[in-house]
Amino acid sequence: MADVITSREKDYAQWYLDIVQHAKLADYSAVRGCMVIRPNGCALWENMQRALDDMFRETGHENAYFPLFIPQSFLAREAEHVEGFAKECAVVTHSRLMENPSGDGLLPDPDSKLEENLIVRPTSETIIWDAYRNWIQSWRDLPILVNQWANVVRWEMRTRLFLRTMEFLWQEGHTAHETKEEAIEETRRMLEVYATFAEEWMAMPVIRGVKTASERFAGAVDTYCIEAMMQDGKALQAGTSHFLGQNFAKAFDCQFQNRENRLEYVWATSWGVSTRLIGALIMTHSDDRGLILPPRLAPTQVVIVPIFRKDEERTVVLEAADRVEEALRAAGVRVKVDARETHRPGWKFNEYEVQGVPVRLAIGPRDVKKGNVEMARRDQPGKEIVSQEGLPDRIGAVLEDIQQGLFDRALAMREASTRRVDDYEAFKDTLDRHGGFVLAHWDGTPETEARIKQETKATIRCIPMDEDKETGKDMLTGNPSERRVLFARAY
RNA sequence: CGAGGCGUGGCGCAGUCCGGUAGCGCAUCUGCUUUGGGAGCAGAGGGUCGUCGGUUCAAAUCCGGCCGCCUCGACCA
Repeated sequence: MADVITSREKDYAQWYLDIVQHAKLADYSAVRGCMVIRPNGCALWENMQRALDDMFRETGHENAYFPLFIPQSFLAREAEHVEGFAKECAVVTHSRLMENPSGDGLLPDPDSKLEENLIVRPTSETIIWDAYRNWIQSWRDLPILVNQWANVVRWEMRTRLFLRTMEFLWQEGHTAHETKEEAIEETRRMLEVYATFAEEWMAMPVIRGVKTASERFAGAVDTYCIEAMMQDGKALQAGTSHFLGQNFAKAFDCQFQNRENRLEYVWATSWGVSTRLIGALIMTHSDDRGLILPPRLAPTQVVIVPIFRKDEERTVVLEAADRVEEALRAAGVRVKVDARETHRPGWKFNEYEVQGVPVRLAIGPRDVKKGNVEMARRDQPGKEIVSQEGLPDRIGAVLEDIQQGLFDRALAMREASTRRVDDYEAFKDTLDRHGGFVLAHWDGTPETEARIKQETKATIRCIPMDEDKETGKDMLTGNPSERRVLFARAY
């Protein structure tokens, strides 16, 4: 037994980090807070990207690309936006290095000081709206439905692999609309795209909701979000979609002539998900043995491990393995044969379990003789002997079953950890004893929200959209409330 | 930024209290035997102990400065 993954029970945070490293998803780098995304992690992200990108196209969006650098002055244009992001910007001040006259190393050349500092984008609203001003004259130029895949930098004080890194990969959609209603509709549409992706691809159930004012994106009128529950009962914001009103259009003087022949500011949305989703995926499904990936996103869905000793066995076993691989590939399964002779079967079994491959097939001389394979599912203990006959159909069904099973398990876990509480003492007790989600009444004021946060570390994750209205009394102040909101301690 | 911890072959660690010139496990390399759950045996290579300075005949070990990283917290996706 070589590397051991810390159990969730013993230390959940360490377990998470162990999974990331043992599954070879990412590594620390020479730069504090920045990670190396390794091939396994990259392949996973690429599968997420592909699925999302297809969904964006289906909803009428196009990809574009805007600069990494933003003139410092741009950030200052939208007051709330500055306040939200100014504290975490990487600033470029010089364009050249020179040898340090005092001897060792390099220094920024003072002569190369920039006229205006550039910041590395923490998000791209400003640079994009500066461009949109030139694209939009008339209502006929609208809507603009653009997405970009990019990296962004936020100088975080504290980082965690995938969940919060100083540089991260994401997509950011930026749309421009003629009317408020259309922009709100777009905001909600994209939230639904995210929710669909989370649930159908990641097998991760989410709560759709609206953020309170204090949790809103800097510069937004409304922030919609999807919130997921991790296995430790903490909430993770998995995606956000913002209705920006006319805030950025006003800041960047982006007006159009409307159908009534009057000048009007453009209505905007922006929405994004990031590599944080990989962290969400890990903390939703994986177990103490390693990563568990939902089949729809797994870079490798089925791995075939051939088993043999003698040369003549190798020939027939590899031949059978290749044949099975071929049949599965023809059926659209992402499959590979691991025929390396540098590692033994037992080693490979463990390796693929740690890396979360959904299905493992083993083929040895016994199986060849009987026309069988040995099948093991990552989501369940044990293994099963199945016939090579009709295997592609069987595997297809198993992959779907795993996908559904992971979702069902996560949903059941979330429901078991979601409680309705009406009394503040019970609220605190519930959080301390169980964690999880708590649906409770809130009087709608930032003061109450802040006090609860300070006293319990729980925040209002969102005002759920699916939750029925139900009048009640704020558990802290006793003031009237129209509906329950979702509280949790969060990542 | 606050608290805690850590820096010793590629990785994980012991050695530090009681200074005497570096050790263990995994990994790597070679050979033989193995291969249906992380192989066994034999042999081999690889580090001057984060960094700078001090004390000493002698420093991984004692003293001081600096740097870096991790975890937890405040802030955030």
